[in-house]
Amino acid sequence: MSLKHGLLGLLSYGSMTGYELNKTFEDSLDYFWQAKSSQIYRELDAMEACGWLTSHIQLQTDRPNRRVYCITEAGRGELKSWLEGPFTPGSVRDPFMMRVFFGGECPPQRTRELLRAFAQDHEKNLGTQDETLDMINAYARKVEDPEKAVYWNMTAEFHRRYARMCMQWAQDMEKMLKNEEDENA
Amino acid sequence: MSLKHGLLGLLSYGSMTGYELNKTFEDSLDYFWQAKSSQIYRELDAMEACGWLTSHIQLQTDRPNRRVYCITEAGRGELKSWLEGPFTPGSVRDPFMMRVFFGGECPPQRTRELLRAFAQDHEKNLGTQDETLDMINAYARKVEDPEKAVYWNMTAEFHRRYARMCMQWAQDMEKMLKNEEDENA
DNA sequence: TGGGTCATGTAACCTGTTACATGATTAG
DNA sequence: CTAATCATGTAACAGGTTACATGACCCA
Repeated sequence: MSLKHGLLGLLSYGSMTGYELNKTFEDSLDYFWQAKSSQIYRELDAMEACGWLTSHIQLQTDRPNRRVYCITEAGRGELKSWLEGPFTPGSVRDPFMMRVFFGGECPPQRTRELLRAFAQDHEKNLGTQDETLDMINAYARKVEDPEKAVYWNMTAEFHRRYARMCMQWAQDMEKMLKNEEDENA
Repeated sequence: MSLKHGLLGLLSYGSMTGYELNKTFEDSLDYFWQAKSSQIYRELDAMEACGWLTSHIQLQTDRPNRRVYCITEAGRGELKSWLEGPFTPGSVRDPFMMRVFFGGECPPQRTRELLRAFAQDHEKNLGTQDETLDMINAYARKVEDPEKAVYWNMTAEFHRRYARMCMQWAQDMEKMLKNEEDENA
């Protein structure tokens, strides 16, 4: 149910359209939860049926009409009870690791290439760190309570450390594979 | 399609029943890909229909009959082309991070509790590291090519570093929140 | 005698992905 | 002129979760 709660969380900052929710999601939650707009619209429907949201159409002449979603008291209650619920452990789910696991089934060079691509991908992620911080500051100016940014920064810091760890691991594993190959040669 | 390829990979080590695949999965791939037995059986059906596997029933008297799955040449081909395909970046997907992100919506103490639970969970994961290595060695003795264990250890090393990083991050974030609270008091 | 392991699944449901459809405005 | 942005979705499919059903054997 995390997508629903993510949307509730964003709507707790202010009313938005599905389109805006999608964009805000991409700018923030996307780092640890991905959602397509098609699914967002479907979930919004379901949430409105639950009574967590209400929506009204805003007529526009120059642009398409907007359907603006607004969180209800029931929605805020649901968000709160989800936030205050017990900790449940998460897990990594990454097909890349599966490919490494079965590395013995293809030439070692191929795995080394894969590791390099993985390291580069995370290096790129590290490179966008400044933009992320700018984004957080920009959003912090928009909401009434700038203290929220503390928590946003915590997740950004996690993302940074994750990328660092991945890079380091991939580099170390590549070196190790290279040494193995050289010894066998 | 990762589950299918994970099963193909395990079957490339030797023929197995759905039950055995499920257990082997739990012992190995589960660290970065989770699967329920009900889904495994469904995927096996689909894979047999594709021609990647064949199966035959082994009659038993004292225990339930076993349906043993065996990878075909087409299955090996599919595994190989998946392994040699282009790198595709993965992503983190963890509802816990979403709860941290929305930490501003509940008392800071609650987030600190959550962080502590997260740290403890990963500390526990680190504690099972020795068992994991024993498991890898046990499996390495079973398969014909002990070189495969190199790759299994690489994924285990990733898991170890991930757990370390998570623990450290959670501890640092908790301290930071505590300092903030003390300053405001 | 009660719980764990062996062994196979089905059915219903929920969640996520891909592809498609429409159409105006605006900035480069 | 063309690509991006604004704005809303539907339909079909793929993948994952939860609950249920059955039944024997073995160990404490």
